[in-house]
Formats: sequence, C-alpha cells, structure tokens
Amino acid sequence: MPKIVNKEQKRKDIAIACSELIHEIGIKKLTVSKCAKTANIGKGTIYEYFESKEDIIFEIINLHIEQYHTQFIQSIKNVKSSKEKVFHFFKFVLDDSIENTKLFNSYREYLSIVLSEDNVNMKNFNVNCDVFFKTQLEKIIQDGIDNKELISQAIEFCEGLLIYEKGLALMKMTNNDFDTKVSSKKFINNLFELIEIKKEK
Amino acid sequence: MPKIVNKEQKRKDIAIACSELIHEIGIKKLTVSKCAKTANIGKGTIYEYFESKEDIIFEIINLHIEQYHTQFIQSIKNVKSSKEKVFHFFKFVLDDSIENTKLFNSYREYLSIVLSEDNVNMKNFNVNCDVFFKTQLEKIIQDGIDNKELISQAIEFCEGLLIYEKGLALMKMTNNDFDTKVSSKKFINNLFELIEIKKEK
Amino acid sequence: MPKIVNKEQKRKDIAIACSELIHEIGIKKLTVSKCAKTANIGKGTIYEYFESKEDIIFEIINLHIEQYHTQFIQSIKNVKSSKEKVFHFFKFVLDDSIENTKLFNSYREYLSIVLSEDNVNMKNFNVNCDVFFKTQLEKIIQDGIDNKELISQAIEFCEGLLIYEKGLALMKMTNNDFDTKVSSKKFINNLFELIEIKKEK
Amino acid sequence: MPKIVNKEQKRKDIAIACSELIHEIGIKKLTVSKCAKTANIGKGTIYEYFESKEDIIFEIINLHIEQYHTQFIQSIKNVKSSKEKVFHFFKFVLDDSIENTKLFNSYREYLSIVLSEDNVNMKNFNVNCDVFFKTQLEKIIQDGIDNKELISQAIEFCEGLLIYEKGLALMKMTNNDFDTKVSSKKFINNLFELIEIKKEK
DNA sequence: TATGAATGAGCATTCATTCAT
DNA sequence: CATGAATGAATGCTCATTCAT
Repeated sequence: MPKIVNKEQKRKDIAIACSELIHEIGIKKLTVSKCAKTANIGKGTIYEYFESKEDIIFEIINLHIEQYHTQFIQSIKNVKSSKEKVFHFFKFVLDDSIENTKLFNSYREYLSIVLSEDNVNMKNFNVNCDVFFKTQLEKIIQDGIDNKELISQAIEFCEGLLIYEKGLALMKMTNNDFDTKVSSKKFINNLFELIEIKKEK
Repeated sequence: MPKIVNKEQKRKDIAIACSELIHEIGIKKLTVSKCAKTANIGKGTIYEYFESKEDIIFEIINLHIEQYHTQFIQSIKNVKSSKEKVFHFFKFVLDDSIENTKLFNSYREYLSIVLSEDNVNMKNFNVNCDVFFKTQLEKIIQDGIDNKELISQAIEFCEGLLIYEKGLALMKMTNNDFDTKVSSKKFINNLFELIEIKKEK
Repeated sequence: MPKIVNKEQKRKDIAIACSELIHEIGIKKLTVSKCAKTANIGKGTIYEYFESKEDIIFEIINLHIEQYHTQFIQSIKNVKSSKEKVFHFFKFVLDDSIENTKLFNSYREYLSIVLSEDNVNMKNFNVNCDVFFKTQLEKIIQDGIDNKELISQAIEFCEGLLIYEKGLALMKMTNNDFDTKVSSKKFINNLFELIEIKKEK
Repeated sequence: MPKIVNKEQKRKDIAIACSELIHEIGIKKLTVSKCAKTANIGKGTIYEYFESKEDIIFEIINLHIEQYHTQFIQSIKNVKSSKEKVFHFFKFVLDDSIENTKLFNSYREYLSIVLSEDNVNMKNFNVNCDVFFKTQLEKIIQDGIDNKELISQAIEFCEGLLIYEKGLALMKMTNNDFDTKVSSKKFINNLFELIEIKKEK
C-alpha cells in the first residue's frame, strides 16, 4: 500500500517548517533551495505541494495571519470597553515588541509583492482578511452600542476604522518621521469623543 | 571650452523623456537601456545624471507627484464647500480616468519598491509628500471652520483623513472586491455628519 | 531518485575541459560563458561546482600545476648529478618549448591576478606549491650531500635557490633584454663552484 | 604670445600631483577622472600629456622609483661593510615601515599590470631599473673585493643577488606564511660565508 | 590650449523551475 | 513519491577615450 499523503497537511507542515525562516532572512532573500533545506526535503518535492515560490510565501503568510486571528480573538475576550477593544484591534501597528515587529516586517514584504504583481490567490486572501477584521470590528462596535457605550451611528465607522488602520500601517512602513502611537491615539480619542454616549455624573 | 550643462535641468529633461515610458511598461520592466534609448542618449550618459536605476525611477515619480501637487492646488481653487474640497483631496483614489489610473498604477509600483527596500531618498520624499497633503488638508478644514461650516474639533481629523486616504489607496490596490467610491463616500458623509455645523432651516 | 554526481570529480572534469581554453585565449579574456560552452554545459551549471569565475581559473591552474608536479618528479628520477637535477628544477623558466611556454604564460597571467587581489585560496595554494618545491629541492641537495657531491652547508641554499628561481621567472616575464638561460647557468655554476666537493684527479 | 608649456615638465607635475593618490586608493581604483580632479585640470587635458591611463600610472611609478634610486644612493654612502650595503640593497623588501609598505604595494599593483599586458614602455623601464640596481650592486661588490673583504669570484654573484631580490619580493607578495627577513638573512649570511675573505685573528 | 559632456561595449551572477531517474 | 542536477534568461554599471566648443 502506498503511503497516502495528505497534500493539504503537508503544505501546512512545510509552511510551518519555514515559518521562522521568513522572519530570519526576509521574503526577498527566501529561495526555494533554502525552503527545501529547512523543511528537510528535496527541492523538487516542494513543487509537489506548491505551484510556485509565491505559493510558498503565500502559505507561510497565511499561517502567520491565521495565528494572528486566533490570538486577536483571544486577546479581546476579557477587554471590557469598546475603545480598549479598538486599541487591541490596532495592536498590529502599535505593538513594537520583537515578535510583532517580525510579523509586521513580513507583512510589509508580502505587501510589496502583492503590489507588484497580480496574484489572484493573494488578492482573495486579502479579501478574506478584510472580511474577518471587519466582522470583528462590527462585533466590537455593535456590543458597544448594545451596552449604551456608543451612539448608534458608530456602526457606520467600522469600515472607516479598518481602512484607517491600513493607512496607519502604510504610514509606519513608509515614513520614518511618523509617530504611529501618537497619531492613532489622537484619532481614536477624537472619534470616540463624537461617537461615545457621555455618561451623566 | 566645452558647453556647460545644467545638471539639475538635464536630470529633469531625461525624467520627462522617460515619463511616459514608466506608464507604458511599468516600473518593474524599466531598464536603464530603455531609458537611455527613450531619452536619445547613451547608457553611460544616464549615469552622469543619475546615481542608479532607482534614482531614475525616483526622479520620474517625483515629477509625477510634483505635477499632481500643482494640479491639486489648481483644482480646489474654485471649490466652495469643505466637503467637496475633501472629495477633491480623495480624487487620486477615486478618479478612474485613464490618466489618473496610469498615475495610480505607477504609484502602486513605486510603493512596492519603497516597501521592499530601505531607500532614504524615497522615505524622505514620502515625508515631504505627507507634509504637503497634510498642510493642504489643514487649510481646507481651517477654512471650513472659519466659514462656520465645520465645528472647531474638525481640525483634529486632518491627519486621520490623510491616513484614511492612504488606507483607501491600499485597499483599492489589494482588494478587488472593494468599492472605493461607496466606502469613501459613506465614511466622509458620516464623518461630516458629526463635524459639520447643521444649518438652520 | 536522481543520479548523484561526484561534485569534486565534476569540478575536475569541467576544469579539464577548459584547460586548453585558458591557453588559447588567456585568463583575462576567459568568460564564464565561454567556459560553459567549452564544457558543453549551461552557464548556471558552472555555478553548481564553482563559487566564482576566479574559482574556475583557480581550479584550472591547480590542474596545470598538479600535472607539472607529477612530471617534475618523473623527470628527475633518472638524473644522476645534483647540478643536473637543479637544472631540471629550473626547467619551468628555461624550457622554451611551445608546451612549456603556454604553461609559463598562463602562470604569468595567474600571477597578475594574485598580485592584484587578495584571494585567500590562491595564497594558500601558493604556499603549498612553495612547500612542494622546497621539499623537492631539499631532497635533491640532501642526496648530493649524502653522495659526497656537495658540502654539508649546501642544504642551507635550498630556500635561496627556490627564491632565485622565482626571481628568474619574474625577470623573464618583465625584462625582454634578459637572457634567462645565460644568467641562470652562470649563477648555478658559480654557486656549485662553491658548494661542490672538488673531485681529486 | 601663447603660453609655452614644457610638455615633459607638465607630465611630471601631473604625476607629482597624483603621486599620493596612487598610494591612497591603489592603482586598480585609480581613474582618469580622479587624476584630473587631483591635478586640478580637466579630464581632456590629461590626454594632452598622456597617451593613456597606463601612461599616467607609468609616469607616477617612474617618479616613485626615481625617488627611490636617489634615496638608495644616499643611504649607502656612509655604510662601511659590503654585507651591510647588500642589506641596504634589500631594504625595499625588508623595510616594513608605512612609507615603504605603500611603495611596495604600489609596486605590486604595477607588477600586476606589467604581467597582464605587453607594454613596451613598461618593459623598457624595467630594463633600466634592473641596469641601475645591477650597476649599484656591482659597485658594492667590487668595492668589497678591492677592500679585500670579498673574494674575486664574488663579482659573479651580482646578477644572482639582483634576481634573488626579485624572487624575495615575489615571495613576500604571494605567500603570507613566508618570513622575508629570516629567509633573506640566512641566504645572505650563508653566501657571504662563502665569498667573504676570513679575517685572521 | 583646455575642457568636460557623451559614449557603449562588455560580463558575472542568481534562482525558479523542470524532468530524468 | 521523491529528488537534486541542469538550466539560461535577464540586466545594472564602469570608465577610458573622444571631440565639439
């Protein structure tokens, strides 16, 4: 009986094996050879499970984002106020820990590829990501409205916040003078000033 | 004595000559040879005026943006309402004319390079662009406040709008499902709902 | 499973294939493309076995010298007198046959590279060559001493002779007026005059 | 009246101006542009006085060697013993002062060029250098013979010593393991052991 | 005489992908 | 299933030299 290999699982396995690699050397310097060596398989074998080098990168980034999604859901579980939850939502751009910086840089390089080519897989994947985060944001805001924290129009700003977060990431990536933390705090505070229901004393 | 050329001017001249080229074949496929041929000069001559291939690209993009800045200032001159001016500000992402699409695509490719490398010139240039547009936006909003169109807190949203516009561009570049026009209209309308001074009937 | 090649052997094979090439066109005009064509392999394949163009040159010269070493040991086998053996030792600079001239010229070009760069491989290789020839020379002289042909102090001149031979090569390479044969004969005769044990009549 | 320029003198002047340049950046990295700038003249003007880039290098090296010749004659003026004078003759290879190291390295690069091309000027120049040093060496040795320091056959070793010195230089340039000082001392001492007239006690 | 703008040939190297075994 | 040997297209940059002014 021949060994039955679960292709989808092996894709994941290879991606997991190369997960760190992409942080260490960056996407640009990632070669198929290095991937094969890191995953302890032959170069040719890579092509049994991936269509192209980009496909590998895609799978690895996919993995990272999936992990990030899980973490995100976990992280806002015990957060009470809507504003705080929104700040958690911005963690990806605001957190300067080594761990998150690696993630952020990988995403920057990934973005560079997405912008220079026209990869359908990648674009679809982006759509999914956007949907995930928009859904999360809507849940956060709707909870806030239900709790009488936020005015009902607040729900209209979900997409705007999502887009603002993207712009924030882009700013951080392209403008060294830009103070991401100060700017985002100011924006969110000002926005909440307008959409929060003032508590009576 | 040989003729003395104005180096800075010739840089511009070469950039102008190659200006269309970058739209036609894209930044990625731009080669120094093609630039030289298009500008009707020798390949070596290019290097008398540019330090590297990137330097050429940089100068051309510079040229495009400069033109865009001039056009922008011109275009809002006769616009009356603040909201309309802000929409003009978003023209770069909203206008789907052939002309603007070319510009937008070049910027996408340029962004791809900026994100994948660490070019100081390019980053400085980005800083300058951001400063320009932030200044313009502040002028627009401040005028609106002065004209009693907008509430005084509106000025706090300038940077936020700038960042939102960047996010909008990124969305348009990476997510085919995204309807830029609808989204931005909704966001701006909702925001103005909050920052506009309601006129009495 | 694909065939497994002996990397070290293939390196040699490629070097052998390009061995003549270096004589024909010289080191300076040697290009990787020409090497690949001559060896009937792809340009990329070259880089599977060599680190750089210099590495190829190095391997070819290595090959030549190795052959020369073997020939040298063979050639002095049946030579009786120490002086004659020393003249064999000088064969590389004295022999004007087409074959040896090719070798000498290749060495000249190789030397030119060694002198202009700081290649560790090449320097180590030079050390090994010097060790080989010094050892050979010591054997020759020691045999002469053991056979009562030479005075015991003769052994002290081994390194000197080695160095003299290098100087002789350099003279031949840089000074067209120089008569290598006459000069070396004179020097060796004069030296042997001093270190030979005079036979009683 | 037009300015009469002594071509030969201007050649020297330019060479003098670029004299240090060759030490600083090395022959390989010397460009005609840099020479022109250093000499405060136009690039085209260089070609009024020099036939080629090599011609410039040649003139500079010429200058260095001329200076060295003068120094050499000066330096042995007050040296008494023949052996000591011979050691002065070897100063070029033995002196590790910064000054002499610069000179030695420039000569190494110059040699690299001489070995890779077939420049008649350079070869002729080498002949002259060899003649100069051979003459000096003959004077030294002849003086030793006249002073009853050396045996009459010693004169026969002049050319040999010259060639040995060349070999010594080549060794130093190509073999990092080689101890120039130890080797040359041993050789000269051993040789003088044979050619010196032993003083009676 | 002096200049400096213009030139363009020439070449090493990388690496994703294929396919014979 | 697995492999790794073979491939070759594609391109930025230097710099000695010329020659119009």
